[in-house]
Amino acid sequence: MLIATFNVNSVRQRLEHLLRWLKLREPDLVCLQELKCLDEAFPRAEIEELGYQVETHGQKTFNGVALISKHPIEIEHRGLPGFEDEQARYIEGVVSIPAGSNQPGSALRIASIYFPNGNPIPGPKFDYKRAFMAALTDHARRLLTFEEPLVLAGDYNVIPEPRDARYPENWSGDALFQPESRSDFRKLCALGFTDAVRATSDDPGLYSFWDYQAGAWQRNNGIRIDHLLLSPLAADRLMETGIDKAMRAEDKPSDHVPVWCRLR
DNA sequence: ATGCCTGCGGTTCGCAGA
Repeated sequence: MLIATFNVNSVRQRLEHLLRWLKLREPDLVCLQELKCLDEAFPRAEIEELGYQVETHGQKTFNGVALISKHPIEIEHRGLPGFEDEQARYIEGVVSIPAGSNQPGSALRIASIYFPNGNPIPGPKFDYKRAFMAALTDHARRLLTFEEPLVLAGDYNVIPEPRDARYPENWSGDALFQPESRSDFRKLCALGFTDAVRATSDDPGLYSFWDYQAGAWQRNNGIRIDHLLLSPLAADRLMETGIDKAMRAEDKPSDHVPVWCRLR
């Protein structure tokens, strides 16, 4: 069961990259962010042709999230419950995993989340970032009571630790690396979530985003801000993780690359 | 010190991103 998160930075601009990657990686479940289009403009047919069910929560110009699944998925929320928001940043569903040769059928809950950037600081955008994270944490606390495999995946717009940036000092004044942002992320994790990538590697240099500007990719000036948080029952099944950084070297890439985990 | 780049809307520049 391969589960990935990928901020595409416009699904229409990135459709060919996405289709190529889906064929290569063959993920079971993909969380997309920054669709930058309405639901009716989403390139649904091309993805369905590869055998995926497509569920979107789009918005004109900005934001937008989607879940695409090889297995039947039922959407439970479009928009973060308990958080009035005009911006499309949250979609949650339950995936039915068919019975395998040596295990029974099961269910997995998944959310694709695009957290606010929060710059500049201080200001209303940073307040909004923190309010979103607080509401997400409240919702996650409720979800954990269901005691089911749960994956909260997406672009968190948080650099958890200095080792998650090539040049952490460059981010000292940025909303992505503020003590409050990092503390909010730790509090979410402390509910009982496992950061899948960090559960499988202590390596520095694990990045998921490189800015388009100033040759950030060429200089490996990256940060790790796309995360897969696993509930205890999901973490119990964690086998391996990966970051498909080769996608950043393609022509006209997203500034993010896919991050994935494999659950047994 | 600032902008560098990219996408979008809607016109050729402003906003947002991170």
